Amino acid sequence: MRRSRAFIPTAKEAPNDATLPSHQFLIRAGFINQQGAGLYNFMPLGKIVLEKIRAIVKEELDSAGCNEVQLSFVTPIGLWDRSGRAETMGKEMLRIKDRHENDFVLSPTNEEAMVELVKNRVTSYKDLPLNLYQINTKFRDEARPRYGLLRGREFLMKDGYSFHASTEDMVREFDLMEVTYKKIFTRLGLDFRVVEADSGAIGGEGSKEFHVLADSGEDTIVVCEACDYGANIETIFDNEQEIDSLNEKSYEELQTQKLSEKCTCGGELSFKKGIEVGHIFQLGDKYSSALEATFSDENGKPKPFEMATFGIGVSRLVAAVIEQNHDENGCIWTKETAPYTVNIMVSNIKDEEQVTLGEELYLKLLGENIEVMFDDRKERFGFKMKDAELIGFPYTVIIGKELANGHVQVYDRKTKEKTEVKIGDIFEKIMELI
RNA sequence: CGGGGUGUAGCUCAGUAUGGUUAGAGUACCUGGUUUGGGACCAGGGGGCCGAAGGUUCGAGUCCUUUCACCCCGACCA
Repeated sequence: MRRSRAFIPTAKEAPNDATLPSHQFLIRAGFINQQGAGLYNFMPLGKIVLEKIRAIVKEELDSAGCNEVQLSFVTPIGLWDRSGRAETMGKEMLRIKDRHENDFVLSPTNEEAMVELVKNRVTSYKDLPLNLYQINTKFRDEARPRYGLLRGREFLMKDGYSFHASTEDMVREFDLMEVTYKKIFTRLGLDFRVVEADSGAIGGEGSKEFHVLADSGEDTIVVCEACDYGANIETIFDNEQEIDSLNEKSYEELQTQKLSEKCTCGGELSFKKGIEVGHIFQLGDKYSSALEATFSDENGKPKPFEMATFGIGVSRLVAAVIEQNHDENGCIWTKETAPYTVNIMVSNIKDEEQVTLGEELYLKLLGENIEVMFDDRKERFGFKMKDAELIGFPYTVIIGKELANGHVQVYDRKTKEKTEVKIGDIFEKIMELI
């Protein structure tokens, strides 16, 4: 993409209602803009990142044997009446009427719809297990949306549901999804922890949350410094006052506090703040029983499906990556999430030699299918550098005054280091870096 | 849902206590010139129903009423 043709409205100042780094930078760098409370538009850069994360989630799930589907976003209220959630979910479900005055709901989650989809279509134990998922818009009319993409009302979420003939098989799938989720978050370049969680109101036995470690996280978790053990504080303290007081503490305050107990592995336990980006549940037959979704077992007897459910906050991940990877100048995208891997910057657009080399390199990288931005705007060096740092391209090739000595520079966004590279070696250097 | 706050140019904000020429600044944008390695400089220019509706008044951004939107703290919540 040529920068001169791109729609990337960057700004020096963030709107005053953005408080967190991810929120401020994503708006300032032109990734998203706010449409209303908890509602966001994705502009070209934001859309690219969102699609990249979505693609990684899909790839890993598909290779773990899951089936992607897409359920309707608008669902009839009757579906929710049958499970009782029309009542229990209350105002969080946004209700609408069609022209015939019939009631509908903008789906906040899809247990009911997925059970209905499978019911009477999967009728034998021989067809099990089955794991279905979708990556689709959700709407939850939160009492207080906040922090940009971290807690929106409308958001993109991957929700998966598995169906099994036995609890053992459901637990096997649950464990497989834990492994798969770890692969996904590792590929995204995130520092995360899997923590044991309370299953809460949704019911069922096992429940694990995946937290991206970030100072601004809303959740407080306990992690082992030696092994990969982690737990939500709700599972290790029973005293509610203690839990509340821990949740109120800031990241700095928590750092000074140590746990007296040690991990089973012998390592020190400490507190961290986390952003929940994934959650897996062992559901059991709660929904299949309620909706009378059964299969025939080996003896020909009807049994409700054993189920598990798996969620990933896809749009929340866009913000979580930045919450964990940024500095005072802007975004620092990880390798797999960067909207463009390489940014070619021509320092002085009036210098024909610089422009020619820039064009040449740009076309060559395009030919190699490298995601490359070519900053061909008529702006000064400082302006374009600040812009590149704000957006957060992992690498910027600076074609500028060093050209006289036969060099260009490669600027590494993360380390902030500039490396001199001979013109003849630049292509190989880029291929080596990415 | 309880408490607090804010709506004036694309963005950040003055102006509102005490009503009074044609509503301001910075930034962004357009034109011309100078500049060209860290968000440049000079000159000129465009951009506003002062969130909306109603009221008081000779006169309302400013006072009154209603309403809408957004933000923050809390409760709630994946």
